[in-house]
Amino acid sequence: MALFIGTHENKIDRKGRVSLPADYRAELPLEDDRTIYIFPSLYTPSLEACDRAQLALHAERINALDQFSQEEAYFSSQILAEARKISIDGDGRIVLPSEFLERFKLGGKALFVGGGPKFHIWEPEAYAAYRHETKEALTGRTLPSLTRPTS
Amino acid sequence: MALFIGTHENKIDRKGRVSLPADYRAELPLEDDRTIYIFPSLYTPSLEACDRAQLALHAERINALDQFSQEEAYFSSQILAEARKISIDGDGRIVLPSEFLERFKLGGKALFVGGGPKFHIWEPEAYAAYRHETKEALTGRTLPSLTRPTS
DNA sequence: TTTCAGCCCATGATATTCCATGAATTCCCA
DNA sequence: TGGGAATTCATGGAATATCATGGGCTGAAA
Repeated sequence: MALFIGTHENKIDRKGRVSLPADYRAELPLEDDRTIYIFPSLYTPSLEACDRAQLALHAERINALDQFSQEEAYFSSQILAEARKISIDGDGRIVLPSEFLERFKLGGKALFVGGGPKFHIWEPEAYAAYRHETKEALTGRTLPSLTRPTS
Repeated sequence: MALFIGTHENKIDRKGRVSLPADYRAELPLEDDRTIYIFPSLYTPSLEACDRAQLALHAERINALDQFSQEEAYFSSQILAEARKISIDGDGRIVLPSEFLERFKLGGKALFVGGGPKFHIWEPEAYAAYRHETKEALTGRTLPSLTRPTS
């Protein structure tokens, strides 16, 4: 399984290209033939990205919900319908769809933020604020599920 | 599973390189291809390090939380986003990222402190103080035995 | 025509690899 | 068991490779 970690701030050039961090590229499965999938994150103002297997997992989970339910329709339209297949060029760069650039105010720089099997793409300042917020929320807390075996 | 024990104080050279103690290297699985993962400890002013399997376990547990929940996002941003993949060079050294050096006031020396499946990297004096503190706090207390889940 | 995606190449900065050295430890054999 | 030989280990500096980034060229789509 891919394991995206760490953060990388890369420049978006005037053609809209950004280098996908080398670490991340190295995590992508070879059989994906240099493609990733991107969709707007549901709970943060950022883009979420993952490989094909992970997106398939999302699709599976959505399908496991009651067919024709409100919930199923919601997740389907918010994730699957919004997702885009993005190809990686020979130099390891991707082009972010303009609709996403505008929506998340992405301009000069893009911040790649690792999150295990997925990663997020943030406008750098927006992430700085968010990071601070989460740090406050976590201070002094322990999370049982982090220390206790899950099985 | 890797079992890191004991302490080692090694020198950080001007390029930020430190020898990973030989016994720690010996504990690392071969298939990891000479890499470890480092992130700021949540509960002490030090760095935490582990092998890929251990980090993947963290990622898994974070992902076992409700998808897209606040909690999942918090831990993801404080652990996975802060983590760095560190490669071990042919001479058994790692390079500590400058952001970590500054954050933990690491300069001349780094103290490696074994902690079972993980180890910590401390500024030596900071650890001396911490060690004293924990000794006081633990006086008279006992360690409960592990309660194994009946599965 | 104009726009844009895909491809190639160039470049400087940074990170990684390679080689050398001395100290400490372990090994080995008389 | 003692002492020298061989090996491991941490450390330093130099050489090399990788990476992010910029630009140009070409053909296909609009």
